[in-house]
Amino acid sequence: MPEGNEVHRWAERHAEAFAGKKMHVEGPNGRFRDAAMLDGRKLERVLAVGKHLGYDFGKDRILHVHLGRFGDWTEGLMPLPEVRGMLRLRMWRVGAKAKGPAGPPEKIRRGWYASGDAGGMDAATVEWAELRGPTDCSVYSQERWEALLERLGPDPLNGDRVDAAIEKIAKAKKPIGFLLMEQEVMSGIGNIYRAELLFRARLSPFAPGAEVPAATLRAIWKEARPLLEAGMVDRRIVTTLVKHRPHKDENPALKQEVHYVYRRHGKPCWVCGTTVLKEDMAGRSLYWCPTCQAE
DNA sequence: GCCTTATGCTCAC
DNA sequence: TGAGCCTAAGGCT
Repeated sequence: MPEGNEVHRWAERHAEAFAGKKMHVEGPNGRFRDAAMLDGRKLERVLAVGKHLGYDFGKDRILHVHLGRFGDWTEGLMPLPEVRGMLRLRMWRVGAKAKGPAGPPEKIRRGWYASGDAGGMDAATVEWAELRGPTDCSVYSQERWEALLERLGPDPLNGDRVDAAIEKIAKAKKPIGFLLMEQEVMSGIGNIYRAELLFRARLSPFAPGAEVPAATLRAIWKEARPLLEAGMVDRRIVTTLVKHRPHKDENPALKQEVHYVYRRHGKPCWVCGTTVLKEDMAGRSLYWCPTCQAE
């Protein structure tokens, strides 16, 4: 489900919980056959770039995880819960002991934490993590991991420079709404951030890359990092300014006001009142305001 | 229960 | 460009 912000958040949490520790690694449904290569080894560090995670278990043993649209982690304290559904991988600290009875597995929500509601668990105390639904979960060699880095464009969350992305966009005839989703151009941006960054820049998604001024791209880049980080905090992506939320005083948590255009087709733009539109672009739903983002 | 939908990506044609 | 893959939740009936 995630865009880059979620991926980086998992990397930070799992580094805090597991880096420097010996880990048990298991593929309980037989769908991660390389688990034995990692089991009992020390997890050196957790890497994140774009939407990719790398759990470095020592040279040439980097567990590559790509969550895709459906993948997600769950975390908790020992004991391990029963295996539920098509669990792909689980790992836990070697030597971690159960401190109480097993919690009811039915209460463990995917993508969340087994103990404490609403993500209240301190990452440093986490003892196990479960992975389900990933697009990829396989062991990479160092060389393969580096080839991945080579392929990916700059990542706003890694403090990269935007220049390489600007160069590629300047040469492209394809629309900017397409290019922002290309991981080779910029890594970590997904469908929500594509829509919201373009809206905030008042830029038409249909503008060919070559026609977008470099200054506009730099402005988008500058906004991307804080916006991605804001979505990292509480597992909700919030991209609207408070002054643009008409019902903020009645109900500040109103879910529908967290985005300007994403999934708001058929509804009035918060800024100008024009009906937000939706259209397929490169197989994904694109949302935009035809007035604020006129061509 | 069934259908749709979802923050992604790869491969074959 | 379209099919395929991965999983679960929510809105229907």
